[in-house]
Amino acid sequence: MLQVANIRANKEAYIEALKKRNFDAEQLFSEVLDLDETRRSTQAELDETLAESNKLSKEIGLMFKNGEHQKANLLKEKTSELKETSKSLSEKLADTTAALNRHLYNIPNIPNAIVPAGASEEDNEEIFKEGEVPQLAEGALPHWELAKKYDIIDFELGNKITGAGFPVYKGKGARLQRALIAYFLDKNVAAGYTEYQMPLLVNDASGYGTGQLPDKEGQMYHVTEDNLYLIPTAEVPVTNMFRDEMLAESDLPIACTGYTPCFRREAGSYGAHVRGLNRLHQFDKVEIVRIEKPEDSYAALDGMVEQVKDILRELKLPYRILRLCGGDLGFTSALTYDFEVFSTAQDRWLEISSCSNFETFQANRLKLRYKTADGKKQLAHTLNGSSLALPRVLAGILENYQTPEGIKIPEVLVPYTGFDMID
RNA sequence: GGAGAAAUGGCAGAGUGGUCGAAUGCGGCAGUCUUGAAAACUGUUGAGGGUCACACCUCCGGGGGUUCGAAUCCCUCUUUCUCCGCCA
Repeated sequence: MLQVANIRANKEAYIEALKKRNFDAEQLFSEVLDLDETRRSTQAELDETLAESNKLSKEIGLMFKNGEHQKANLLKEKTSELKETSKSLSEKLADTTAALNRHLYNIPNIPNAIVPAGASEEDNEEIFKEGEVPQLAEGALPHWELAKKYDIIDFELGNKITGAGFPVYKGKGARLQRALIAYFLDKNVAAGYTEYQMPLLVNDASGYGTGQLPDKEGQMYHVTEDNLYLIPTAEVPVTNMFRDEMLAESDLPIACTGYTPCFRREAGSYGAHVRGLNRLHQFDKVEIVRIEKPEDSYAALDGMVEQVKDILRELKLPYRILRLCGGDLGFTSALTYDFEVFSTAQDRWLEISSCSNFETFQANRLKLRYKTADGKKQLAHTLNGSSLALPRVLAGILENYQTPEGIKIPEVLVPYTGFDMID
C-alpha cells in the first residue's frame, strides 16, 4: 500500500510511473487526496469535540466533589450533546478511512525506474542467459511421460485422492524432491539465511499484510470454518513474522529461508501449458525473504539473484533471467527478476523463481519499521524470492538430464539422493 | 472438549468509577563521582495521530455497551496458565 504522504508529494511522477503498468492513477489519486483531506479535517473536528467533552467531564467531577449537584446536572446536558456530535463525527471518520483504504488497496506499487514498459510477458527484458541446452536424443520425452515411464510421479493417483493438480511422488521421484529441498535449504543457510518452518495456514490479518487480501482472495484456499487460508507461498507467514514490529537498525538485514508446500487454486487456468508439473494446486517451494534498510535493498535484490544463479549453475540447468515489464509486474512489486529454466523436451521456458523488491509497499501495510541510529522511525524494505520452486526444477532435471539409459542425477545432488540415476 | 484463573508500558508488577497515560522495581539513555570501569547518586525514558513548535486527541489483549466520566462495571471474542479428558 502506498503512503498517502508520498502520493501527495509525488503525484505527477507516480502517475507517470504507473503508466508503465498500464494503470491510470489520475482519478484514483485525486480521490485519495480528497479523502485524506476529509479524513484529517474530520479527525481534527472530532479531537476538538472530545477535548471539550473531556474538559467538562472533569469539571462535573469537581462539582460533585464540592456538592454542587444542580450545576453538575446542568453541565451533563451539554456533554450529552457533545456526545452526539462526536458519535456522528467518528462514524464519518471511520467511513472516510475505510473508503481511503479501499482506494489505496487498489493502487499497485510504483515500478522502479529501470522497469521496462510493456503490456505482457512478451515485453519482459532478457538480461542474462547461461548454460548449454543439451542435445537430446531423438524421441526425447516431456517430464510427464518420463514420470510415467520410470514410475516416479503419479498424476492419476493424486486425481483419485484429491483432484487434478495434486500429484503423488513416488520412490526415486519422492527422494529426488526431498533431496532438492534439503540442497536448496543448505545453500541458503550457507549464504547466511536463517531457516524457518512456518505454519501452513494463516489468518486474514496476515493475508492483508502481504497483500494477498483483498485483491487475490480467490487464489487462496479458504478454510471457512476457522477463517484461515492455506498459504500460497512461504512469503506470507515468513514476512508476517515482522508485522507490527519496530526493529532496531542493528537487527537489519534480516534474511530468512523456509521450505513449505504452497497451495493455489489457480482458478480458470487449465489447458495445454499446465500439463504435468507445469502448474499445480499444491507444490513445494523454498523461499528466501529479506528485510532491509531502504538504502541497501537493491544491492540485496542483486544478492538474491546471485544466490539463485549459483544454485542453477551448480545444477547445470540452462536458464535465463528476465526483468519483468510493467504489464507483467506483480501488484506489490517495484522490481522483479524472473528465472526460467529451459525445458528441452517441451521446447519452452519454465518459470522457476521470481525475486522481487517490494520497497515499502508491504512494510506500510505490515507496519514493519525500524528505528535509525538517531531515533527516527522508518519503514523497512521487504524482498523475497524463490530458491526454488520444486516442480519445475524437477521437470527441468527430468527433461534435460534424460538419456537412453535413464535420467542422470545432477552431480551436486547425488550426496543428497544417494543414487545417481533413475532407471 | 469440560472446569477455573488471568491478559496493564522493553520486562516484572501495583492500580476496582473522577487530574491514571498509569505507582514501584528492573532494564535503557544522560549526568555526577572515577585515570577508566563497576558501584552509588541525580535526572530522564511507552506508542500512534496532530502541530513550525505547543495545545489537543487516541491507546491498559480485540470488539461492543453502561456512565457526564472506564485500566477499573457489563456483554462478547481471542489468547495464555492450572486441573481433567483426548491424542501424534
